Amino acid sequence: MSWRKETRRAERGYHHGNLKEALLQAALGLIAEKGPGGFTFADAARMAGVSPAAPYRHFRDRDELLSSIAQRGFEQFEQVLTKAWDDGRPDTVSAFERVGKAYLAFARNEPAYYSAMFESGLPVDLNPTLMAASERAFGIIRAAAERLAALTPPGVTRPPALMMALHIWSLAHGVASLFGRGDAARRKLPMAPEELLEAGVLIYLRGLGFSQERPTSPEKPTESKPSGPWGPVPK
Amino acid sequence: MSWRKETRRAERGYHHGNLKEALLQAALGLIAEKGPGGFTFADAARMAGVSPAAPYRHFRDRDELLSSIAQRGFEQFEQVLTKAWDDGRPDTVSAFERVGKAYLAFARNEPAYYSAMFESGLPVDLNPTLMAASERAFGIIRAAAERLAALTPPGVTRPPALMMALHIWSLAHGVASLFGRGDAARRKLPMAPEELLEAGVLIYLRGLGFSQERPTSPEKPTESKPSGPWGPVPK
DNA sequence: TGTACATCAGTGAACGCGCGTTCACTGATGTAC
DNA sequence: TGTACATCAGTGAACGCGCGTTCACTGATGTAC
Repeated sequence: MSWRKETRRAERGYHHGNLKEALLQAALGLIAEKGPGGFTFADAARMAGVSPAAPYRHFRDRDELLSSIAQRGFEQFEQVLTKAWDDGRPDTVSAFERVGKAYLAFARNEPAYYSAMFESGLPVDLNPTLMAASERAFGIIRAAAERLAALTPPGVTRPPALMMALHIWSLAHGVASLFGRGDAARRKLPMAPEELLEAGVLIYLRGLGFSQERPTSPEKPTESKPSGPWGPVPK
Repeated sequence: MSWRKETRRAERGYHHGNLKEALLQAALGLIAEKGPGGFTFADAARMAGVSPAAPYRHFRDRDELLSSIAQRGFEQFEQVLTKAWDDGRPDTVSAFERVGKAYLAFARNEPAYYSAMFESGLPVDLNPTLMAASERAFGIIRAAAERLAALTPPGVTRPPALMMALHIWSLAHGVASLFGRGDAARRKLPMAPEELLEAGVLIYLRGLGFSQERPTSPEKPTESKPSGPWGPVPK
């Protein structure tokens, strides 16, 4: 609740000054509270301390506001993933895992963005701008998968990078949806979602023939850990 | 659209005879069309050809109807998974994969149940009956994972079955949510969701140390396929 | 078998509510001269 | 620098709508005797 609360007319004067932004923030808060279906245009106006007609100066309708949020969400998502990937430093495998963690962190820290992006029922494929932003975000995962695929040890068939990317995305989305957020509907878990995802990704990569160790010097091969990628698990 | 359409008063007489069931079916249809948020009590009554007050004879309120649907969904889900698992016949690995396919098939064929169960925002953990049904369904996946874990080849650390079950569930849920249904928001995919999931599960199991072949006679070890678990992938 | 009565499962009218949206308006701000 | 005017970003009242829910009611069904 750090964003600007209802601002009173008296404190503010006739013009709001930054209403568009205030509406986006208000909607974000409402979506985080009640889900993408439970947010109303009128409510957003109310939270921004403005008459119910005012939002129409900035958004054609409720859907346009929702799309704006999803758009911005994809952009931030892309940034977060790009930063986590850090162009594969210090080594491809550990950078790849960092991307997975960043994925979950985003879903957890920005539930409103996340649900506007993936659970609002917005027809992403009918909105070219939104589609492009979504593709750019997925592009990071895909690029990471390409780099990983290129590292396939000799003698092992190289997996299609797109498939790898889709697997990782699906696993991350599944973990995030089922366990990753504070919502009422989420299930309890005997381990942190991050651990669950990390272990899953490690097992998956091993299944593709990648060694499990992250070399301190780039890509130096090492022995595989005898204990496996999962740590101690509370029963 | 095979379920009973609006039944007119004249054809039906004063008593409906099967209103509770008709309301559930109507709600199911509405949820499939517009998502769990977009279904209204009034609409369901209308589709059943009944006055808006009639549903109150059968459900305390809208939420109770929604819970009933989720409840029934979990029960059917459990049945479907149980049947697919078939107690691990003819061999554990292929039965396990069949469970994955059944998961996706359910999400695809029963989108209304699926979204009532996982995307409606119902507080599953606050409703003991619902929670129990949900646990029973997950129990099938978990039991299958137990059996699989028990098969770990000698020399390989045995993975925690619960973790395996959660991984598989997450992957299946992720694939189903992102690509598995006909909704507007779903993304296009260069391969069938079933193939995507199957390949993912196979890679995952290989990562745990399981051989990839399904023996025709139970559990007979074979050579691992040189081409890997993924087939030809359209680029 | 017939009748009286209780119970059940619907009706339909009404309510209060909040929503999305439109409208003529008005106060504040920016700009040309 | 001052003034006239255009434009912008709000107001607030009003609308029609569909929703959830309640209410006294009534037709149909089941049951005791």
